[in-house]
Amino acid sequence: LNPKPNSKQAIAQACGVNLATVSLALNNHARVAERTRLRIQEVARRLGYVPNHAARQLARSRFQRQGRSVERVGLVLFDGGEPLRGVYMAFLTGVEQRVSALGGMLVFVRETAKSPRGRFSGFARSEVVDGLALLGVADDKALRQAKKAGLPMVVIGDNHSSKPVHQVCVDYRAMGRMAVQHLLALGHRRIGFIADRLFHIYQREIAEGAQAAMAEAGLVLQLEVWNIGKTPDEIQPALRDPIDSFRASGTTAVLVGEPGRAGVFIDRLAQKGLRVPDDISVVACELSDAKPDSPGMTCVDASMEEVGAIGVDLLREVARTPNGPARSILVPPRLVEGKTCRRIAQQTGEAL
Amino acid sequence: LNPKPNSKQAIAQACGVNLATVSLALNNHARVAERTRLRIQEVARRLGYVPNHAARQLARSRFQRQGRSVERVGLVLFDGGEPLRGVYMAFLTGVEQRVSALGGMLVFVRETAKSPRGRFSGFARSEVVDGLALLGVADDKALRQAKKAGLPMVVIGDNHSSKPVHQVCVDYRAMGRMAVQHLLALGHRRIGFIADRLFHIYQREIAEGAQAAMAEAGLVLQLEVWNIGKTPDEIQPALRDPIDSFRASGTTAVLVGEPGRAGVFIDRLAQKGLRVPDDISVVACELSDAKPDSPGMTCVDASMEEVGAIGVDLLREVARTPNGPARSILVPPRLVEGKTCRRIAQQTGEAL
DNA sequence: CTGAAAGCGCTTACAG
DNA sequence: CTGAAAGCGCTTACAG
Repeated sequence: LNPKPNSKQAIAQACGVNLATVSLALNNHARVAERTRLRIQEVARRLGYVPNHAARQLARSRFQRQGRSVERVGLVLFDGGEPLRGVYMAFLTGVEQRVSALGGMLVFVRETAKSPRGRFSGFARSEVVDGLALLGVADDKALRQAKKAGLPMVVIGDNHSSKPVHQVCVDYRAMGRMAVQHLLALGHRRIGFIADRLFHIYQREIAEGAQAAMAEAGLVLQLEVWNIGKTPDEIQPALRDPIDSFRASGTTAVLVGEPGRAGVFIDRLAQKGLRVPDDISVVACELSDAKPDSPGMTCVDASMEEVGAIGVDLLREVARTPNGPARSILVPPRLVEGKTCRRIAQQTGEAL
Repeated sequence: LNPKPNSKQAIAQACGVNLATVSLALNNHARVAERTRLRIQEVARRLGYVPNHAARQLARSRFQRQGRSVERVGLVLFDGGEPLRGVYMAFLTGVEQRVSALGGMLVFVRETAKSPRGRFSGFARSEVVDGLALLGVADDKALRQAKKAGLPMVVIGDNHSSKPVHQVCVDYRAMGRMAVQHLLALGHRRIGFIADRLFHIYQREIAEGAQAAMAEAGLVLQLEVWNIGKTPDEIQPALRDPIDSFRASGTTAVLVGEPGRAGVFIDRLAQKGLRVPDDISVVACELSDAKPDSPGMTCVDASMEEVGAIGVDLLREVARTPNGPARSILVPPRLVEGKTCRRIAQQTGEAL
C-alpha cells in the first residue's frame, strides 16, 4: 500500500525503517543510532516533509509535557483594547524578533474587559502555544489561569500581581541612579527631578533610584511633580511652577522622569529664558528604541525591544527548568551622552 | 468509568447523550435538535469546557476543509528582518484589532532571506492557522506555496506577484486625485508634485492619480523628484532645487507625495522665504493613523490600520467562498482639511 | 537499538 | 434526530 505523501510513514518506507524510528530520529532522540538518524533526516528533507503540528501536539499531550522547547510563544496583552502603541508595540517588536530568529512563531491575543468570559483561560489550555508571555495588566487571576494550563510563563514589563512570578523588566531604579551619578560626576550638586506624578511603578522607581544616589552623596533630590503634556500648550500649571522652584533653589541640573517629554520640558525652559545646557543641564529618561525628541539629548535609555527579547529567552529557560524559583531579570539602562549636560565647577561646602 | 474532566465525553455523560451529539451541538450543527443543542451548550459552559484545538484540527483534516471560518489568522511578513516599523506595524495593529474583536487569534511569522528553507511552506501546511494574510514582498513563489497549503489567503498592501490574488490596498490613485481636486476647487491651476522618486508603487500611483485629475481639467502637473530626508539637513540637493523650479513656474500649490515628509518640506520652504499657505499651499499624502507632522496640515490620509482590518474581513469572505475570482479591494483615502491650503482667486485663461 | 501497538481528543460519514 | 465507529498523524512506553 502506498503511504500518504507528506507523512512519517512515507519516510519510514523510503528508509526501510519503522514509523516510530522516523519519529524518534526527527525529534533528535538519542535512542536512534547516529547513522540512522542522519539518513532519516536527509530523506525527510529531500521529500520536503512538514510535520503536522496538530497531530504532534495531540500525541504528546498523552504524556508529560515537562522540559519541552518553546516554539510557539503566546503573547497575551491584558489591557483596554485600544490600538497597540508605544511600549507594548516595542515589547511586541522585541518578542517577535527573538522568536523569529529562533525559527518559532508568535501567537498574539488581546484580553480586554470586553473579551468573552474564559477566553484567556481557553487559549492557555487549547494546546496552541508552548509558552506564555504576559503583557500589560496581568493580575493574580490571569496568572492563576495561566498556571492552571501548565504552561511555562513569564511576565514582560511591570508585574501587577501580588505573587512572585518569572519576570523581565527595566531596571528603573538603575535609570534614576545612573542619571544622577552622571550629573554628580559632572560636578552638579543641586539636582532636580520632574515627572507627571509619582503614581506608576516607573515613576516611583526612577525617583527612588535618583534619591538613593543623591543620598549616598549626602545630598537631597529636589522632587517636582507636574503634568507635562506632549506639547508645550498642554503643560498644566501647578500651584507653583516647577521651573520657578528649580530656579529659586539654584538647581543646576534636572532629570526628566517622563519618557518622551524632555523635549517639551526644554522648550518650556527656553520660554522662561533658561538655556540648556548653559543655564541648566537636562537628562531625559527614555524607554524603547524610539529616538529621543532631539538627536543631541543626554539620556538614560532602556530598550523595551530588548526587554521583550530577553523575555523570550527567560521563557525558554523556564520551560527547561519548570520547578525553579521565580526569576526576575532587570534590564539595565544605558547612558547616552548628548549635548544637554555640561560640566560645572564644583561648588564647595555643598555636600558637607 | 469516569470520563476525563475537560472532555466532550464528560459533557456527554452529564447530558445523557452521545459524544458525537455533543460535538455536533457545540459546532452548531443544524442536525441536532434545538433544545438538545442549547442544553448541551449550557452544560459545556457550566463545566468550563475548553475544546482541544489540536485534536479538532487533526480530526477535521480527514475531510475537506472548505468553507471553514477563519479563527486563526496567520500574518506572514516577507521582508528583510529588520525591526517592525511604520506601515507594517500599522497593518499588524489593524489586523490584530479586527481578529481580537472577532475572538480569534493572530499568528505572526516573519519570512526573511535568512529563514531556513521551506519555513514558510511548512508553516502554511502545519495546520496552525485557518487562513493567511501576506504582508510585504510576497512574490509568486510565496503565493504558490501558500496556495498549495490549501488555505484561504489574501495580500495586504501592495501586491508584488504577477498573478491575480485577493488583495486589499490603499487606493493611491484616488489619493493623488483627491488632493488635486481639492486644490482645483480652491482655485489653484499651477500645481506641483514632489516625491523622493517615482519608483515604488505608491509613488507612481499617487502621481498618476494627480496627473489624471489635472488632465481632466485640461492642466499639466509639474512633477519634481527630490530626495527629501527626514530632517531638513538630510535633503539632498538635486541638480536644480525643486523649490526654485516651483517658484520659477509660478506654482501656487504643491502635493507632497511622500508620507511623513510634508513637515520637512514646509520647513524648507520657510528657509527659502516661502510662507504656507500665503505664498504656497501644501497638501500632504499620509499613510497610517500616525498623526501628521504638524496638527494643522491639510492632507489626504489613508489608514493602514483600516487596510489591515479590511484584510481580515476579506480573508473570512474568501474562506466562505473559496472558488471565486480574485477580489481586489481599494481602500479610499480621506481628505483632512488643515491650515496649509488657501483659496486663491482663479486666474483666467489657465485652463482654456 | 528497533518494532508493533496504544491512544491523544476530536469530527464526520454512515447506519439506524 | 441520535449512536457506534473509524480514523486524523503523531509520540512514547513497552516489549523484543
